[in-house]
Order: sequence, then structure tokens, then C-alpha cells
Amino acid sequence: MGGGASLDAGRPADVLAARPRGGGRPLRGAARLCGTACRWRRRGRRRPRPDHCRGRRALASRTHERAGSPHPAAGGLRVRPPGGHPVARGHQRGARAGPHLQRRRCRALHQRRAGCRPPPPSTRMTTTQESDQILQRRANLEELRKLGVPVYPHRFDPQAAAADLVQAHGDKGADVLEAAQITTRTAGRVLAIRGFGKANFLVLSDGRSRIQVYIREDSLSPRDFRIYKLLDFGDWIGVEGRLFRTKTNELTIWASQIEFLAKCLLPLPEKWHGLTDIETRYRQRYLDLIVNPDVRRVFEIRSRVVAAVREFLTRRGFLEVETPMMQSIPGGALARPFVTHHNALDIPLYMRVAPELYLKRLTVGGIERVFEINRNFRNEGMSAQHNPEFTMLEFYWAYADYLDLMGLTEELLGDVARQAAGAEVVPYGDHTVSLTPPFRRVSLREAVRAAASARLNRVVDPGELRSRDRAAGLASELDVAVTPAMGAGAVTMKLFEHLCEGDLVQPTFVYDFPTEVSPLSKQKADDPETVERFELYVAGFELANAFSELNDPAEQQRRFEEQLRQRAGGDDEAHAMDEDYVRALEYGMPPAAGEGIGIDRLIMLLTNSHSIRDVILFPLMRPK
RNA sequence: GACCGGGUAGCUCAGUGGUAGAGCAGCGCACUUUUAAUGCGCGGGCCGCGGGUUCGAUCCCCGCCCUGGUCACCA
Repeated sequence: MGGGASLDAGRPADVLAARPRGGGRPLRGAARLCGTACRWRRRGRRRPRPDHCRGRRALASRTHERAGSPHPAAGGLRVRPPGGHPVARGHQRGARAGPHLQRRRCRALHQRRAGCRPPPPSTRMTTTQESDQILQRRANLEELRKLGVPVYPHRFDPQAAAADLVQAHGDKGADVLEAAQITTRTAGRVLAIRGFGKANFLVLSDGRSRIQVYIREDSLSPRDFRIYKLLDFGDWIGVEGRLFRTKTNELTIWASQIEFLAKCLLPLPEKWHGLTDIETRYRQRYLDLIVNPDVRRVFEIRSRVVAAVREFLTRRGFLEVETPMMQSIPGGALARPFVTHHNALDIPLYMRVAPELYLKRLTVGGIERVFEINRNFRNEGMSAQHNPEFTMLEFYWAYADYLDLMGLTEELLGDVARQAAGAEVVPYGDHTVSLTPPFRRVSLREAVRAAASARLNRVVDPGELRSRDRAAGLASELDVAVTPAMGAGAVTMKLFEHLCEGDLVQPTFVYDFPTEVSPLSKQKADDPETVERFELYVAGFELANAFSELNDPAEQQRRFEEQLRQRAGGDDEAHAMDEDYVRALEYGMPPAAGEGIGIDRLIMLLTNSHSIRDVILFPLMRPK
């Protein structure tokens, strides 16, 4: 790496790669209520207290240390109080009872004076309130600067990542490495420092793998050894050196040069327990990624899943497209949209709840096989299975019907599981889920009928689900609440969710849904109350929703009008009228089948994750 | 929305109506193959926020905020 010679400026900045992510959700045709939003909370770092408030606290050595700048000459870099000795701990404790009271009084005084205004928002770079550890790290950074080390260099040129080294040389023995004299250059974050005076070890992480670095004073230039001495847990460095194995057989780089790459100014979570606080893991995902290696694996699988889906569909002639995510008429699902506003046009816009109607317009346009993988947004509640933005695959296949989709879905899921997770059979909680075809198939009404029969210990007649009154009677027998506005179909759906959904662990196609709850699906030729639609359940949740597409414009018009009636009746999740969509159907849409698959839920299944937040890098959190 | 649990040092967690604890991390010293290194010494806390009760609250009471879970709502 040749000292600073390898560092050179003027490289183009990294381009941020767009990456699909998002949540699962009841797919097309389901919805959830939203909770209240928009609360704010006063939050901020303490502002420095004026002198009249400091009281005896100001006399404590600790305050002294905090207020003063670190003393670099002391070797230890810690500033001692004027007497030269740290104040004994017991001393401080003794002094504490007073300040305690004083703090409270002080606060009250402040609030009176300031008219109870909350303190100003946090200013992150203040030093007076920061912990010793942060001051220490800053001091170490300044020391590096004084040595003339570029502390934020522009680039480094690693020959291999830690993961590459482990993969390439992980199986080579000590003698092989000794004979080969392999010199390498790598970079990463320092995740452990074990010093022995003259023999020292670092653990370097590239985010995937870790490799040990051996530091000896007599193998490094004085400058580089000084850099080592000033390293903190979490710093980024580059190293060059020879590969060998230690006495304990650990693959290690014997460092001949060190380059400092970036400072970690804040202390990291500890090495052993890591970061377990779930809230912090989601809010500060970067920390989670640094210290919890399994997190990286989840998102690597996520990336492979999306790539495998793309590859599978592309290989079968499906064209990937991108349709609007901001729509003037939100459609394609029964769900509440997020509303926004376009200033120049002065119109309301809605974040899409589904791409469905646009993709079907494309089939009208002659794109016979089309798909999209991207985010949907639903302004509804959040849960372990629901994030307000989530990623969905939708695809449409001309000339096919929902039975064809079942076959394709079996192939797709098996293929993706093999490629992304390495197997068709995956563990999920206490279960083992097999994605090997064929999947079980059961009609919705039969599933409900059987479950209700078992629950009630009597034979439930299929006809009971066809009549609104009898279905409602069954619901009340089973203690399932229904509303007067719900028809027989809606009641059946509700019964299904209560009686069956959670028990469907192995992949199961539940097919033939009531027309009432399926405004975009095609009816069965011999049964207008029923549509050719299925949902795929795995591990107790809905993974896919698919149907033969309704392409009769007159029938579509009638369905929209029925939805409008429901909307007028207070259902703000009912589907909006989309006249252009009906017009598109009037130009003629080929017979087609379409399907939506919740990518986040698929990732959950393949990574054995039980919260959607574990498969979304930055799940929505209430601002703190 | 209801109920249950959590919020204490940078992290992981104990704990108590009477001066706040441990392990790791940090600082100092020692140590030439460690790997949760070790040993000795040291520093670090608005005990989530605001009220109340009390001589005294981190602890008890009330309210609020954030959060995990269960249920409900929704479909």
C-alpha cells in the first residue's frame, strides 16, 4: 500500500444503489386500519447549565474533565484534576446528595424563567456533555492528525476482502502458508483489539467475514505502530501483510503496513452480548449490521431472492416494468392509501397500494407477460406481518388462468428457495416447511366448512356459507363478530381468517373466493358468486394472492359501482372507480391470470424471521 | 384502542423508600501467538419525561413518551 502513496483523491463518489425492500401485507384485497400518528416529543441533549445551577457538582473532578479539553501529552490522554490525582470514587458519592436536590431546584427555576419552553433540539457535536469514551476517541483522532496521518483519506486499494481471504485460504495449513508467502492487502472495521505489549492482535471485519491481523512493533514502521496504538474499537483501517497461522491455528495477516481509513467516534456495543435491544437494532440498523453478523445474512438472502425471482420470470419471457407509485386514483387493492400533493399541478396524489391496474393496462397494450417488483404503501396498522411500505412482486400472464398460476407458483417458490436459501425445505419456528411441489389445494368454503364442523362438533353444510343469514348465524355460533354490511362472502372470509389461517403451515392454495370480496377477479363460468382466485398460505400467513383477471368491461364497471356503494356506506377501503381502466378493458384485454407475492413475507419464511421488521433494513418507527 | 412486559453506565443486565451495582467496553501499568486474552489499579449515571405522596423517590401513586408482545378494530 506504500504509505500515503496509495491514497489518492478525486475518485467519483459512491453511487447509492437503489434496493428493493418493504413489507408484506395482506396482498391484493385486504386492508388494515391505521393508528394515530404524528405525536411529537420534546427530546434533546441537556444544554449546559449556567454556573448558578452547577452547585457542588461543578467541583467534582468529573465535571472538570468533561469541561476541559483532553490533554494529549499525558500519554493516557486523560486530564487529571489540578491536584494530579483522580478524585476517589467514594468522594464523589459523598458529594452527590447535594447536587441531586440542586438539580431539581435548578430545573424548576429554569422552567419558570423560560416559560416552560422545551430545551432546544439536540446538538450532537457538543463536547461538554459527552462521555469520557467519546472524548478519548476524539483525542486519539487528533493525535493521528498531529502525526500527519490523513484521518479521512479518499481511497484505499484492497486486493481482497476478508471474506475472500477466508474463502481462498481458510483451508490452508500453517506450512502451506509459510511456503507460499502470500502477501495481501485488505481493509475493514476493527472489531477487537488484543494487546500484549509487543504482540498484538486485531480482528478486522469486512461486514461478512472477519480476519485476524497480527501487529508487532518490530514489523511496522514507527508511524504505523503509532497508528496502531491510537486505534479504537470500530475504526476502519487497511493493512498489508503476509498470511500465516498462529499457534492456535487462526488464519492471520502479519501486518507490515497499516493505513488509517476512518474513525469510529462513538463507542460500539460490546463484543459478547452485542446489540440486543430490538428498538435500537431497527432505529440504528448500521450498528446492528456491525455487531450482529446474522443480520447481514438475512439481507444477503433477501438480495438473492429478488435476483432469483427476476431471473425465473425473465427466463420465462416476462418483461420487468416500473409503473407509477404516485397515482391520482389509488387502485388494485382494498386498502387506505397515503395521500400527498403535487404543488405544480395542485392535485392530490396517492402513494400506490398496488400496481395491479397499471400492469393489466400493459396486457391490454400487448405485453403478454409482465412483472414488477417494487414498493406498495398502505396507510394502515403495523404488526409483526405489516409494515406501511412493503415490497410486492406482481406478474400477469396472458392466456393463462389461476390453475396455471398454481403450477407456476410452485415452480417459482421451489426455485427461489433453492437458489436463495439453499433448500426447498426450510425451518420456520417450531416447524419445517417444505416448498416441494405439489402444494396442498383446498377450496375456501371447504376449508371453512371443515374447520367449523370440527369446532362445533357437527356437520356444517356447504350451503350455510352461501346464504348471508345462515353464514352470519354460523359466525355467531363461533363467536366471530360480523357487521350488517357484510354479505355471505365477507362473512365466509372472516370465518376463514379466524378458523383456518393460522393453521396453514405447509404451503396451501386456498381457492375459489366469494365474488363479493374480489372486485377484480373473473367469476367461475358456472358460479357467478365465486371467482377464480386463490391465496397461498404458508407458515400461517398469506404469501400470495392470485386470480384469473376480470376482463369484461361491463362486469368491471358493475363491480366498481358496487365498491362505490360500499364506499358511500362508510367503507373507506372500498375500491375507487377508475374509468380509464374500464376504458382500457373496452379495448380488449386478453384472458390472463395475475398474481401478487409478498416479497418481505417470502424473505421471512426463507430466513426464519418472525417479524417483518427483521427483513426490512429500516422499518418505520415513530420518531423519537 | 385494551391489556401485559420493558426503558438504570457506551453495551448486556442486577438492584433498593435512606450516599446507585456487576460483566464487557474505556483509562493507567505489566505481558512476544491471543481469540469473550489475563492480572492489578482507576474513571464513568437527570435510574425515559413530568407531576404527586414523603423528612427523603431510581423505587410508591398519577399522567405522558418510546418500545416488545397479546388481543381488538379492519379485511
